[in-house]
Amino acid sequence: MSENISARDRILRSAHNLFYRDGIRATGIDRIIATASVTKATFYRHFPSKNALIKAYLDYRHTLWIDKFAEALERHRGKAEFALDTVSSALHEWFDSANYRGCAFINAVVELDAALPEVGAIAQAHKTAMAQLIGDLLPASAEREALAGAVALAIDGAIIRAQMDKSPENALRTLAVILRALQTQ
Amino acid sequence: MSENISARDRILRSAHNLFYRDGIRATGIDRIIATASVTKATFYRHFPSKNALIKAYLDYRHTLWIDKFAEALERHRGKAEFALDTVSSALHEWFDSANYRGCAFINAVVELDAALPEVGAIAQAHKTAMAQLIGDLLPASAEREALAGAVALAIDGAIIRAQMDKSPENALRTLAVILRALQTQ
DNA sequence: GCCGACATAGACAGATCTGTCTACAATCGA
DNA sequence: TCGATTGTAGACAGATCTGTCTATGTCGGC
Repeated sequence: MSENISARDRILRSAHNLFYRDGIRATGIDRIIATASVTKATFYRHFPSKNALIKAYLDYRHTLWIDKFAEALERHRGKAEFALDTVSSALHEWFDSANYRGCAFINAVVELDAALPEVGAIAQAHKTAMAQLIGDLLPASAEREALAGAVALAIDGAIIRAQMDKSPENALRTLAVILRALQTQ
Repeated sequence: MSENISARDRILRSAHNLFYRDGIRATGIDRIIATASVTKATFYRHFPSKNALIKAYLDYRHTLWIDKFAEALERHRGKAEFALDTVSSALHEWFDSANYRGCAFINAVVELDAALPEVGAIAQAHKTAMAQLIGDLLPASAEREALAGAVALAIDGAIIRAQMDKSPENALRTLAVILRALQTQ
């Protein structure tokens, strides 16, 4: 079934799995090409360097994640008392997923920041897109943007907490406290 | 003046500076010993492995950070309308410091998680100590612990935001929104 | 039928990493 | 004074990393 996927896509998917699971610096090109069943020459035909692959990985991850998050928000929309409970439900699915290892963009900034500065801008764009999706849940008002930003910041805190705890309960419960306060103040 | 500092301390301080600034994986033993003006044999006399040095670095960083944060909280205490504004003031100092690169413990978890599992427990202990300091600012009540936990989670979000933005303003302004909401709900 | 694009297979260079080892010097408490 | 500790200086092993290279095979479109 996965036979007629192009070499480039196999490389990108392997890189995604390994970079996200084990970290970018911890993952060598050799492991990626072995996982993708591709040789080194083929790899370097499609990507001029590991850094180029890292950027392609982040682009790929961005659309993947935003699409999934938007879909989950849509699915839970309007079911709860508070609009922001939708956010908790969507995050719950993610935090509970088998290979959860935090936010790929936060992780990339932490790992590469100094060595590959472009990562910072990519991560900021990702977080802006996330905040945009949250803003869409909220009623139009003068404070909508500020509120969406606050929710986004709290989400980042919850992402980190779930990553450190290796269990999402505490992160989600604590996030809920913040979301309630933001919405009922 | 820094002449009669023991070799072990020079190693630890160099490791602290380099690990925090450039990242743990990005920093080799060779660079550390060069910075510490120490030879490899001396290094391995004091630390059996790089992993041992990493743990010593985190211990060192923990006391350093907690002491500084507690001192800053104490210094700003009672000056503001809301107790939690003290937190913002203390964080402001940190975020503004020249070499700010986020939280060493979050960064260590992101970088090493899979490779060095002990780091997770060390980071959790650090965050527990931080939440404890915040709880001390709050009036005793049934919700004190939950509130302190929520503040701590929001702080982690602000830490990440300040790290990604390379400027603390947005992170602090957004954190303030959350803290006000938590305190006036 | 042939050319160019894409693939395999794997050796190789050159850098860098952790950790070990030998040989020698300085210091200091018993 | 002697012996343990701590230090310097640097070669070395062995692994791993990114990236290049040669030589060969396959296959679709012109």
